[in-house]
Amino acid sequence: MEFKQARIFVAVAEELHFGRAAERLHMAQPALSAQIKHLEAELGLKLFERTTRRVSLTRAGEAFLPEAKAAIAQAEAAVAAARAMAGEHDLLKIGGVDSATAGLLPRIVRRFRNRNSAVELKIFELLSAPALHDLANRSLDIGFVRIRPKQDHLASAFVFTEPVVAVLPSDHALAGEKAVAASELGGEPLVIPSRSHRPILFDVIHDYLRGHGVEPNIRQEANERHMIISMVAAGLGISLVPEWVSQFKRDDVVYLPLADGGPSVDVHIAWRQNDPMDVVHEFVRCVLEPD
Amino acid sequence: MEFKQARIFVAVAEELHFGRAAERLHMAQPALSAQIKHLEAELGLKLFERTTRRVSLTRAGEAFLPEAKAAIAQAEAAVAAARAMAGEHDLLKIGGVDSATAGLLPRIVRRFRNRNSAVELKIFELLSAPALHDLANRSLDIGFVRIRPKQDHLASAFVFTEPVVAVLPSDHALAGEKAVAASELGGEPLVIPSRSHRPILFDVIHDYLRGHGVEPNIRQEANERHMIISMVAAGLGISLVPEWVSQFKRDDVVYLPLADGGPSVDVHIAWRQNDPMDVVHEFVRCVLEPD
DNA sequence: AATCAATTATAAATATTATTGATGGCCGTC
DNA sequence: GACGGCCATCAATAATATTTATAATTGATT
Repeated sequence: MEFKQARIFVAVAEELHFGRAAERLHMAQPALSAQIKHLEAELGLKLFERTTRRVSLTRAGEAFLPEAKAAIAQAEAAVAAARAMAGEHDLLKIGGVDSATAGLLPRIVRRFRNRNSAVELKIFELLSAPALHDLANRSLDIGFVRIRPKQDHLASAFVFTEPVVAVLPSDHALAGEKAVAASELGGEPLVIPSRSHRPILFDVIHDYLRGHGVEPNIRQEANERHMIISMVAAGLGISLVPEWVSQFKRDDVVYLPLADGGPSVDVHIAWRQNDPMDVVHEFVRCVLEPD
Repeated sequence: MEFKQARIFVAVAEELHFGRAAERLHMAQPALSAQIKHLEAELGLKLFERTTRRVSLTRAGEAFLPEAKAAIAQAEAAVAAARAMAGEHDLLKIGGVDSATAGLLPRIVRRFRNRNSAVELKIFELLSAPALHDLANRSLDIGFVRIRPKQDHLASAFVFTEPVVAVLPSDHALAGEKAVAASELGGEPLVIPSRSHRPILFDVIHDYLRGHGVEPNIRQEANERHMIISMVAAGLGISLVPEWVSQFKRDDVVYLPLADGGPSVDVHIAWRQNDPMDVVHEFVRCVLEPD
């Protein structure tokens, strides 16, 4: 018997339903059926009496259930014992762009902690490229990035997209509007990060403005979010930022949506495809599951 | 953690030697190394301190060892509980040609029982073709056959070969010789099984005689071994039989080796390639191991 | 030091096993 | 007796494990 089969058996025994057990284990139902079948074949007996309408434990299955649970518990105790002796505990290193770390993560972290309290999380704020580099290095276990990794040992999945919004000084002529259009920004001096620092955002802003016939007029490059906002507040110019930045409310700036189908930037989660740490995959599921 | 990995870990921990542990588990050493590596990666710690000269447990490994053993024991207890409740016990159905069942098996069975006392063995005497058929049917778990199966879900391995010897009435002119040659058998009346009953032996005898320029002179067909021997004893003719038959000593017949490179017949063991019953594979190993 | 024998690690190829998505067919209910 | 839910089966694919051959390392020995 393999540990995996024991877990599958227990799930089915508790749900008395192959489909729900499969869902609980995040696997497809035929895979689960096959494993139960293998287990029964190895034991040389039936564990479940099943029709398409009813699943019930056989007497052998009933005898097996508590023992199988004990085996699982003992296996987990073994893992815990080794970790305790090594003074190790699960540590998940998470990093990525500010949209994710500042905007999304607090909610996700709360959800994850509820299910998995023994795991320590460390969060780093990183740009996409270094985040992917650190993932490959194993300096990071989970990365939130704007660009999907091309390395084939890194897996990734789309998480969310968010619109880009304009930031203006409160005393700007357009500050009272509900929204602004690219055409209205013509000639406005811009305060944005350098291309080398935020290639995706930089390109997205350029493409958007040029696509609407406006030549970007970059007054000032600034890489730090707060520096950009401060500069806008000081009247050096306006900026275009991902929507989450508008969490930072200040009296002296306003955030306005872009009226004419402004651009969006995406966030993807990336991790090492076959990371042996189970918590990595659990965290990924936690992020991807619908709300 | 998988139980397979736990078993591998325990073997290495007890042997403190990857190569010997691999041998004990009947697997290749790199496979074992890889599994230990995976386990360590999943735990996020080293279980063994190892150089090419010395293997020792880390402190984590020491803590892990008794717990891992307990997990394995608990898993086995679970299996036992299910089997006990189902009133099932391992039953190995073994069948095959008489050379194997009468000649080889007694020794093998003794060896197997020593290691695996809880398994009941049932032994059937069958010809090769029905044995293979029953294997496919699951009416049989292990088959000893003269012809290797072609079905690709049946695995097989060579077990032994034995020479064919001549059986003559004690009062035959050649009965005093140390050995007989094909040429001396020219014209002798033969008592042998029909081709349909023992195709391999039949063909081997024909090929041997014709290969030495002797045309077989079949006096009588008889399928049962004892019938053949009795007929030879009664002076109806001579016969050619696999050597093991000479176990049946009688005053009125003599067994003589064939002088001129007489033919041999082989025995192979066959089983279902991926039989889920562990004891099947253990039995096979028991048969194939040297000695 | 340099060599040697023993032993684990690595690599590439292969074999095995698990998983998935699509679908069939059974069972109980309406 | 048709219907809907649900497990089994199938074929294709993906993932994983295993093997053989070989490299690289270690510690003892010359």
